[in-house]
Amino acid sequence: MVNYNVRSLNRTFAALADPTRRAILARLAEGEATVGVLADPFDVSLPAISKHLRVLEGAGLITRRKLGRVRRCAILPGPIMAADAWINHYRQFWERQFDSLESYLDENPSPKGGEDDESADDPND
Amino acid sequence: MVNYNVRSLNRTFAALADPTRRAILARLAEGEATVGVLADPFDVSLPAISKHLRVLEGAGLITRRKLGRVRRCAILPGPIMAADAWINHYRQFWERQFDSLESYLDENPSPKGGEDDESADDPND
DNA sequence: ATTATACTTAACCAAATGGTTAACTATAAT
DNA sequence: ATTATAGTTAACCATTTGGTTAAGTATAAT
Repeated sequence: MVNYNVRSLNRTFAALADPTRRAILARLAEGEATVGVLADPFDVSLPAISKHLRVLEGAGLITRRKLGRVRRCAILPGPIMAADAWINHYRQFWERQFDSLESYLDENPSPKGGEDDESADDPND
Repeated sequence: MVNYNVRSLNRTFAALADPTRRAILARLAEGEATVGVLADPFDVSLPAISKHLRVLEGAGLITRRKLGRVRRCAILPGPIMAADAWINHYRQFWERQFDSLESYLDENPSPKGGEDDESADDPND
């Protein structure tokens, strides 16, 4: 599990847990934008957006700079890359798991049909 | 941004935002474990761990099955892989950014030293 | 100088979160 | 049958979160 900055990951994942904030990041991936532009698609007040931006900024996911009376926001790479690195550990874990299942199945070919475990990975919600 | 299940991502990122829960996942990546074993490293009450496990289970990150008087917990792939897929979008975005910066720098070799922008990516915290 | 624009800050609220202790349930051991 | 083990559920608490409206600040336009 190497080194990971715990508090930074806390803030990053917490910031990503809100769909409005994820949508703001998605918008910013298409280019810098002012607060007003970012707020426009959402049906919440400007102060609410301002708070979301503060959370994103607190996690280091974005920066805000004042230009005249406008605030221009831009997405930043650091925290998302750190979150990616953390998750990547588990993706590799699961890839190894799937690989060993596969090689097991290769070496132990199914004798008949109808094994047992019918827990069909319920994709609820 | 394709299709992503919003509510599932909400729950997954929220679950991953807590360091105790991330540590529990890390432990479970080393193999299944009972609630007691999972709780042992932490300095919080058993009910607190029970709640964390409920959150992880609610996000689909783990399962609990009762075996005798013991509950055996196991990590599950789905939600982490979904979170990885979401984040991967941004990793690719940043890779493209870095690539275009690199090719820009290749095509516009630095005329002298000392450009201007000295915003050395403050790695606070 | 006045007014409009683009926000932020303050004060408040309800709901969710992470923790606690105490009480309960189900299984295993004696 | 009694007691210990493994955990959950219930009730409570303080803090945080995501939202609101109202008021404030700084810049731009008239």
